[in-house]
Amino acid sequence: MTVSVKDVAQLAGVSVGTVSNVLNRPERVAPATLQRVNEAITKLGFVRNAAASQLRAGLSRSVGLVVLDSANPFFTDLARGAEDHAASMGISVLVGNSGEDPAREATYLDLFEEQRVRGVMLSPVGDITARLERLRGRGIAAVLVDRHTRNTAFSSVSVDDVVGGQLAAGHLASLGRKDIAFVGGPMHIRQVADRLEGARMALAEAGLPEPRVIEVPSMTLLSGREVGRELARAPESERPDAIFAANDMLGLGLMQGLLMGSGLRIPEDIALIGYDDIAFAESAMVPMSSIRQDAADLGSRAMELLLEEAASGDGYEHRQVVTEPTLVVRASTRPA
Amino acid sequence: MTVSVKDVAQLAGVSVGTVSNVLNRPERVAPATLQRVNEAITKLGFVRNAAASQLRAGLSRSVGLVVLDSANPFFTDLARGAEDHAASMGISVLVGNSGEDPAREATYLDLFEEQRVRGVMLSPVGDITARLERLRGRGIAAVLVDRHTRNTAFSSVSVDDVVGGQLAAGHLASLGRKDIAFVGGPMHIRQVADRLEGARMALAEAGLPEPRVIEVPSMTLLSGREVGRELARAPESERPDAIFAANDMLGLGLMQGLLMGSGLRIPEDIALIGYDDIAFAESAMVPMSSIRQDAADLGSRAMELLLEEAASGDGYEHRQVVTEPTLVVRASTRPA
DNA sequence: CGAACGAAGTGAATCGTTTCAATCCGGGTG
DNA sequence: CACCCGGATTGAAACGATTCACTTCGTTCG
Repeated sequence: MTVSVKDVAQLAGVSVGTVSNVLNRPERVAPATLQRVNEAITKLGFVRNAAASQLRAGLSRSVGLVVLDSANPFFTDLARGAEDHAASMGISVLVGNSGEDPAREATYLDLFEEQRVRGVMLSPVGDITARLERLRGRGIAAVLVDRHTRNTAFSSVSVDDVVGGQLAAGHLASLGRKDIAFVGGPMHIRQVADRLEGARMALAEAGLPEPRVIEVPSMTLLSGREVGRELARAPESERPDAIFAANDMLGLGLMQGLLMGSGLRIPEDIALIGYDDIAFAESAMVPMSSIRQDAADLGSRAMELLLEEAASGDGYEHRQVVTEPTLVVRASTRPA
Repeated sequence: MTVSVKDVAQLAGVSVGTVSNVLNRPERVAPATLQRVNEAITKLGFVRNAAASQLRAGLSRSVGLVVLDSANPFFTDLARGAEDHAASMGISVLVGNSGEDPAREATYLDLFEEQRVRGVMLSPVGDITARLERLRGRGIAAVLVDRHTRNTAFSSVSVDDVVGGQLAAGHLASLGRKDIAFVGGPMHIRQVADRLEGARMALAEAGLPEPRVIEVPSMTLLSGREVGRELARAPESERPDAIFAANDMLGLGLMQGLLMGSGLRIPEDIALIGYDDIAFAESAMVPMSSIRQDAADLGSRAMELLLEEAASGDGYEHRQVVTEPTLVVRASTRPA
């Protein structure tokens, strides 16, 4: 029923060892033989059995990836970057979605362990240091994503949110705006706090006063719209002349609230910049400036670290890569 | 280095066959033995080697899924539905993203074939009937997604766009609107044509005239905004009193164009309904009604068909499942 | 001319699990 | 007391590719 190397060998009149060589190290096979074997392969429709191959080889040609939320474009881009890099090395990626649920995360790690993947890449939900140590004991490398770890026991990649905050606030300052508001929250989220800290640093450097901070319970369109409406109603003297929204959803909501039914103009009356650079930022009523985190690049670099660690032996020196986000200027902060 | 069933057997003082039974049919093992083996397993940290297991079993415990665009929420939801259903059967899903590229699609199918997956589920890019026939010859089932096939050689699941069009237009008619416009395009896209056809049917049934059709080159925010602006500028007598947008992006653009700088109100002056029910529809300036395709359900049912076909033998009778979308009413079509 | 060499190819052993025919054993039956 | 039954367990074969020590054979070189 199924076609194996043995059948191919028989038809081509060579040994199974030679067929294996054709499959894995064709350069060591004489051209004539190579052709004969390849013909037999296509004629029989032979397809290598990955299970048998992996069993003997001891390791698979795949790595695992667990993301927090597969509906979030950030993670789909990240996965794409990781897959592309892996594919270029002939490695395939098994993607699992934890949905922020530690149980599902654990299930996927179990699966990956059974598969004897080369390594796992994940944005952890709970504290899984112990679990990862165990994997490492099995020779499975692990790289953390998007969570800054002071823990140097693991390699990690993340984006520097302080720099992102500096870029955003610095840009507003460079437009000559003096009264800058930061909208975001809740403050205990590290990313939000870091972005605010970056903003503070940039303003201090520009000799401007502290930003006013408008804290919101969640960073959604709705929260933003509410804050936007309030600001639009406030007398001009009390309105900031620029706003830094801690993410794009919030920023888009702010834009709606500011523009709806008021005569305000963006950026003439108020400049506005968001964070994340989601697809909708570009197609907003006024195309919105933002801070872009190159998720695909992040994924690609994480995969690079992972494969590097997997390829090297025990004494691998773990690395923490922190990438810098970039400023994307659009109409919402472009001087007329 | 690695722990195998043999080690477990030794520590527990049983044979390897018994360990295998503990792993796969625990009910056939005496309770005392069961416990002893399980203790040995945890003590040694044994994890089954999937490659060896699959090799012997002949088939893997996974299925493949190739989606057209992993950035599209429709497909991430679809994948989630498929994964959930598969997980409940102890099957894992390998997800590949073709990005509408036939070459990448082929690469993933190769990979799945090597993995000896139980089946593949895919929204095909090119014509891959031949390829799928070959897979079937290998005992790998295939189910098509989201492309209506008259081809009864394969099972498929899809959403009935004609019904969706009827729902949308029928809803507008039920509000008492008389002059209804359909905005969408290009018309050669089957989904668009079907939605329009459904709309025509619903209006005819309600005794209303044909919808006016405004064709757009692409269904983007921008196209919508442009059309919306034109409509807002037109004299009231020439404006439709309701619009059916062939997808939500277009609908959101229309909303922006209609509201910006005009005194128009939605739904009082113009009712508006979209299609797809993307997340942004709910948080638009005026929450927008839409037609929801339950992608997760679609994925789940496709997986059901797939596993069913994979489990049954050759003479499987293929089924074409067409699901019906549902109407989601929000403020943009809600009578004040 | 014979030894040494290297390229090409061979084939048995191996990876870890599952399967299945065979064995074991305690207890019920005639 | 011999026999049988069936649940529990055993252990060797099998899955298919890869590896590696070994053979073959045509060349080259002293």
